[in-house]
Amino acid sequence: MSDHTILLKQSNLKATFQRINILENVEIHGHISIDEIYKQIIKTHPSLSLATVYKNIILMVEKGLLIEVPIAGEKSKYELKKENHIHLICTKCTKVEDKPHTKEIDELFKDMSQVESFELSKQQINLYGVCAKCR
Amino acid sequence: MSDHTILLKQSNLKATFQRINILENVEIHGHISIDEIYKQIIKTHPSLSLATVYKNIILMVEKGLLIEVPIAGEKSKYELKKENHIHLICTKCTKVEDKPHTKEIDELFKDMSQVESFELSKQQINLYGVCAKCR
DNA sequence: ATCCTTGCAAATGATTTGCAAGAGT
DNA sequence: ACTCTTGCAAATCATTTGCAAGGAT
Repeated sequence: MSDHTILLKQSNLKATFQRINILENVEIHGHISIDEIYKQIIKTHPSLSLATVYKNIILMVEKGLLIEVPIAGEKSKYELKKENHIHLICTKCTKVEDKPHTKEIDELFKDMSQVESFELSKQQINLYGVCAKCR
Repeated sequence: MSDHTILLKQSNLKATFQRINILENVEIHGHISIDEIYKQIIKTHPSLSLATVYKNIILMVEKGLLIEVPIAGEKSKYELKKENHIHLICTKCTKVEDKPHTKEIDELFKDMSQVESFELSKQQINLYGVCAKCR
């Protein structure tokens, strides 16, 4: 039983090939938009419906399997839930790269939230610029 | 001549009342979505068209007067261009509050970009949670 | 066998466009 | 006067919904 199948079962979602394919694509690409996922999957499963992708992304975000990464000037991308990290977003090729989130940054944000009596639940750090390849 | 009029002229945009109203609303609210801007302005200028708001937001973002703040699970909001800062986003009431961006954070991100040969142009830090009022 | 999930097509909602009339400089 | 901007309506694009048929457990 694959990792993705287990993830789905743990969230009370049946392990359909549509769902497994969505998770696989997110894993492979790291960060991917809904219509990119659709375009990828129909290569091998042409009967897939775009509506199915939408419905499942919404479900998986609700269940916490996926995280929405909203990006200025683009459509949101989705990633697997994972440790806090920083997004380097290239404004030329639109690729997103992850960088580890240092302990200091984590502490800073937690302290800042504490001071504001803000009940912190999620951190999203986006750095926009031009990546090494595109320069 | 108002601040907003000057800002517009500096960007080679004619100072129409529609544009001045958009900038005023963004300033007053701090962070506001396109349809909220529209709803605000038609209270006093019912003839305003939503398409005009869209066209102008796009123009003002291109000119750098406004910054798009994309938010997970919501429509983007817009803010006036200003110093780097952190967004505390309340997932209950959807209000966005600004916190100053410390020198350390700035340095950390600049250093990280340097290491990656990433040409950093914009930083966006969103902390999601529940604000003091909503708790 | 049961209940959940899918694909389709239609409905809704958001954003963009073209163009004649109107406003800013 | 000249050019840019507006409002409108239509067009396009994105997302959601309802429902009968199919698939997972």
